[in-house]
Amino acid sequence: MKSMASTSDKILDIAKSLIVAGGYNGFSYADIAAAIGIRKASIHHHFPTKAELVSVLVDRYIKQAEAGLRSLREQAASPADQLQFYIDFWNACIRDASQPFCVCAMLASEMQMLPEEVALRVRAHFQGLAAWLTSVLQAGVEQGLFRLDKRPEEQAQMLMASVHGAMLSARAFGEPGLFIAVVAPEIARLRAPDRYGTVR
Amino acid sequence: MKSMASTSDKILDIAKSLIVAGGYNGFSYADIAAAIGIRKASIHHHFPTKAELVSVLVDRYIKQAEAGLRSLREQAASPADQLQFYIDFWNACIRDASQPFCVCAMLASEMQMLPEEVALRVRAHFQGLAAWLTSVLQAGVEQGLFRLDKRPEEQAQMLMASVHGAMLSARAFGEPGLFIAVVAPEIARLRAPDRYGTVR
DNA sequence: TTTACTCTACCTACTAGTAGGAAGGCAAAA
DNA sequence: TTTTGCCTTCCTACTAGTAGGTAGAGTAAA
Repeated sequence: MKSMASTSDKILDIAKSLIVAGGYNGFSYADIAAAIGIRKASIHHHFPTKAELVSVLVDRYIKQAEAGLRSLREQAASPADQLQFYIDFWNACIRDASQPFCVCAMLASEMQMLPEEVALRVRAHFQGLAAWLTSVLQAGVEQGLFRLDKRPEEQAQMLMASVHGAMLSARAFGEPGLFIAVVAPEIARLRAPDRYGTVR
Repeated sequence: MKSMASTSDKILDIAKSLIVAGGYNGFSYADIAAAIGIRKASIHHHFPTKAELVSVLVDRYIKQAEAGLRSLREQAASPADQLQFYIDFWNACIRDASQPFCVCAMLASEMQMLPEEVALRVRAHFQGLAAWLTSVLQAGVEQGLFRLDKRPEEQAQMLMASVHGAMLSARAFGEPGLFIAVVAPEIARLRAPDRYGTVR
């Protein structure tokens, strides 16, 4: 009982890794077909058009991300730990090359020429991620864990930019370690010193 | 006496804007030909292959960037002003949509599937930019203008990631103002308070 | 007369997408 | 129980159009 994954899931999995590698125009139905050993036409049966395939793909990605972030929050970890788990997750993805870039970040760079239905979903993911980061920062401030220079929404945007920029640098330099080297100090800076002046 | 630009310059100009919009796989010789009113084959006369075209394009981009950054330094502006001019430049490019993204940042996201000759040049630009930022930060520290949490090289990497991430966010949200909203506080944070505790 | 440039015309390989059929599972009707 | 028909899935074979790239001829200036 090995691969229980349905064909359409396999298609989405391969498409995801191809998009992460080369973006929307960086893959074709033929690539996917070859990778999972079926014919092009079979893919069109599951996903009539490329725009629809990628739309479903992004929808799934958003759902997975939302579920992951929600479970992070529900595990009652402190806001500081939530942030740490978040960047540890990406650090692991980049280090083992399992997913060395965010699908939506990749697609966002091509925003201008994306089918509208895809562009809308990519933007939605950015909004969702910004909202999650904002709420985590806000909670951290209320618990006295963080001290922010700016309002939580702005600080969240700054943090998100750091994360995406760090992914890009890691890729551009071919140094996976750059991701954490850039992001970790950015997060450390948010931590408020406690009353004894020590660092948690 | 209007367009003195040579055909090959026109080709590179159009190709640049097409790459900024959609990346390496987001444009074709046909697109360029249509845009400047010549035939595809004429482009092949100037640039035999696509990889060569983009290589020359990136070489030119790097030269322009180097010249710009060098002149910034030679205008004897303070390190703080140099940084400010740098982000003001990008802010203007993004706001007037004349160049809403860095060519090399765009290509870096597709690093994994770029022709090697192009990938090498993109990486070189990242190294050059990191080196320039490092030297500016270093000079700022020596002049007592900046106070850094980390070593200049690391701080430069963090700053570069912020800039690229901010470009991506501005594009993803369709809000050009996001760029400066993210980058400005990041730079303000570097400034050291002077002996009177005021902000320069 | 060479050189630089652009053209028409063409090539092969690949693009997303379509048409129509074969194979098998499933369920209701005979 | 068998038959009928539907549904899903995948297939072969195809379309029109686009990709990067080539061959060779025309043209104009040095």
